Amino acid sequence: MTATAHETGASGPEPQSPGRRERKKQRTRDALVSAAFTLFAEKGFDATTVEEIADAVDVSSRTFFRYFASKEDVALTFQEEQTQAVVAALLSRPADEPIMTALRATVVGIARACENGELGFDPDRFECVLSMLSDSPALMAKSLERTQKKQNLMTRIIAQRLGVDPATDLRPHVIASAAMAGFNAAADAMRHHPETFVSVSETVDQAFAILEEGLNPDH
Amino acid sequence: MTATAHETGASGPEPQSPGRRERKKQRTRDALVSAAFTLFAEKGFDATTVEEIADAVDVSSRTFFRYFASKEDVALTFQEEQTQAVVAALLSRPADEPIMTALRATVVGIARACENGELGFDPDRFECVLSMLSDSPALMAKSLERTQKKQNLMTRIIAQRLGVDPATDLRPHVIASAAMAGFNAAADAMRHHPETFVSVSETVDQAFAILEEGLNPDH
DNA sequence: CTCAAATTGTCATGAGCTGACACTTGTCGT
DNA sequence: ACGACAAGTGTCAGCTCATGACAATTTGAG
Repeated sequence: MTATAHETGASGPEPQSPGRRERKKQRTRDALVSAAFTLFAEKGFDATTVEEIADAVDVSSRTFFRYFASKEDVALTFQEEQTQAVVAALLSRPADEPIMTALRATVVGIARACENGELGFDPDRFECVLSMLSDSPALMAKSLERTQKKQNLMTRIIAQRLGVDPATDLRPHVIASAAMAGFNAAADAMRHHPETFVSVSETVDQAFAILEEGLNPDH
Repeated sequence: MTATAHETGASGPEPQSPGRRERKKQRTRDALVSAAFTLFAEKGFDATTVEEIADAVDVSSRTFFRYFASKEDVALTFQEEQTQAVVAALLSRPADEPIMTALRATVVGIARACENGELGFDPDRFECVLSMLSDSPALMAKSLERTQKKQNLMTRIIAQRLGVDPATDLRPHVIASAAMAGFNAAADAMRHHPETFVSVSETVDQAFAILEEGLNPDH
């Protein structure tokens, strides 16, 4: 237990080679994601089986499940990264900024980045996911579940920023929920009316504007 | 197609006998729900298999799936009825009332009714569902999926009430989303901090207050 | 009573997912 | 180098959920 030089996890501050093993693992993982999206685009999410994905990469389906907890997982990998990006962006906002302003800027900023493919997000895959969400309840369910977890994280961050305790103060819960609502409303509108609402970032920005101004009972 | 005397659903306004067949079906359904909740309370949601539920009522598991599309379904039956109640309550609000006021009154009213067991909601089962939601991701996922559908319905109703077209106006989407957010924030707070937030109706009411007043960027 | 429709049981099948165990391959200390 | 140990993988066996097909049963109607 002197050096523990391998560090299975991601922490490994090793500046040196991540090792051949790690690289191989990463390649397998990438190959699985890639093969999965090729098949998804071809035959749809439901019609694609885990075995097909695994076969395409020439690994056993058992191995697939060592990389991803479920078939849905492989389709939603980007959400994890996206969450990371949102958290990082939110934490980097000036501390004296009103919370809703910070949230709005953060979410709109990430949306814009996604649109431009500025982060590691392939717009094609993104679109593929959106269409799959529409006709695969199972995928939608998993996605919503992750969104929920994301919201819990946001609640904690917001509470810290406001300097209140989420155990006794309802505000961080409501604000996190509202922020999600802004995003969801936009996603919802775009899913059902793709002609009217075209730009993610713009739609989200509009949604936040309504949230901030239009919710007190003056119609 | 003259009389359609059987009416599989629940509507059956037939003053006469709905028929022994219908009654039997209803009894089987009720028995399944009842047995399911007994087992859920005993062993938890995940550890309970469909076969056990079916065996407890002495039907085949195949039959179970003719009544419920999934194991999750049987645990979430009440959501359907709850949605009906919310819709009915919302539609009965005065048309000139501000939309947020109407939503707030509706949701708080339903919550209060649930607490008092005024509708057909068994508080014990309700609590059972809440605890199961906390430790069964699959159930949570299905629940969230249903919530999403509920929100789509709310969007349409709100749009109609506001006299706008949801295809071109973002407001009904945002307002429906926000209303859900109010409810979710409350549920979230109660799940994580059951000591502080005790009453559903009160917590929801607080959440709406924050939504209405506290969202414009004045901290 | 008899027939037709609805309901259910039985059987078979497929997909998702997991545990156990053995085998291969990468990694590290000496 | 070499050998020990850990990590990754394949194989197999099995469980649970879910669905289609068909036969047997029950119910309702004439």
